[in-house]
Amino acid sequence: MKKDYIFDVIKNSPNSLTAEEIYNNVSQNININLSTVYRTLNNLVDKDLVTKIVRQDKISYYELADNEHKHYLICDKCNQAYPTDMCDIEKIERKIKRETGFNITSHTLEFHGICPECSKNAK
Amino acid sequence: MKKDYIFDVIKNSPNSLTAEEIYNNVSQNININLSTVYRTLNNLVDKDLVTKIVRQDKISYYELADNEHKHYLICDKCNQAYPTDMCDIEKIERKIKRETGFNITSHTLEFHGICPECSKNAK
DNA sequence: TTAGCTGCAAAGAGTTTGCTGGGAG
DNA sequence: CTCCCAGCAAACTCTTTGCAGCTAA
Repeated sequence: MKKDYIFDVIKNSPNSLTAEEIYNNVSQNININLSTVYRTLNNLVDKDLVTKIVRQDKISYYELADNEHKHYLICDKCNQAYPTDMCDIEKIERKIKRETGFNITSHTLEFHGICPECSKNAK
Repeated sequence: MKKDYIFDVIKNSPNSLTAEEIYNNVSQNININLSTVYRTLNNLVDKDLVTKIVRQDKISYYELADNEHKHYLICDKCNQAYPTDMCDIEKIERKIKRETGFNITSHTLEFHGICPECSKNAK
């Protein structure tokens, strides 16, 4: 089943990937159509096996839905995304829940800036 | 100039608005084209008068670029966005800067869940 | 056989762009 | 007279959908 190929690519990637990146990657091994990739991806997201995140560039990024909560530092120059696990937002979530009654189920956090590499090159 | 109408709508809105909402709003007073709205919006963003945020629904939301840093609680049922100012992320930013050298210039944070209203109705 | 996968092409949504005419200074 | 602004239609990108054929249990 082609789903396995797609899931494998996601599983083996340290970063979140776009549908196109996944498509390119899977295409190296088998014939596949972009629609199939999207359809499968939505399927995996529905089953909570994969998480989809829409970034400021309006593109969907997919990553393994493990419980390790990650966020990304995105360089506005080279567009590389560096994962970080420094996320104390659970605290903020609890506070919001307590003070507003809003029942939070998820959050997305995205940092933008310039990575060390790029700021070095700029000099 | 039509730019003023658009800027006024944004200025007078407590929430962030989509291009379409702005278009509808401005249309009540003058004739205007959607492209003009988009063009003007991009213009205002370039001049740092307006901030553009892409949410998980892949739609761009525009708001006044004041320094009051706001984030939104977005209800997955009614899709209403409630602003919150409980954002201690500056702390996290400093920590990241210190530990990784990544020079953060901005961030976006989006909470998803069910608002009190909707959880009440669900019962 | 039945149900679920696929490919292909077309549609869709939000946004941008090229070209042109029009208005302000 | 210039130049920027605005309207219109077409283009663009990413993603979804309808349909038909295929595959596997």
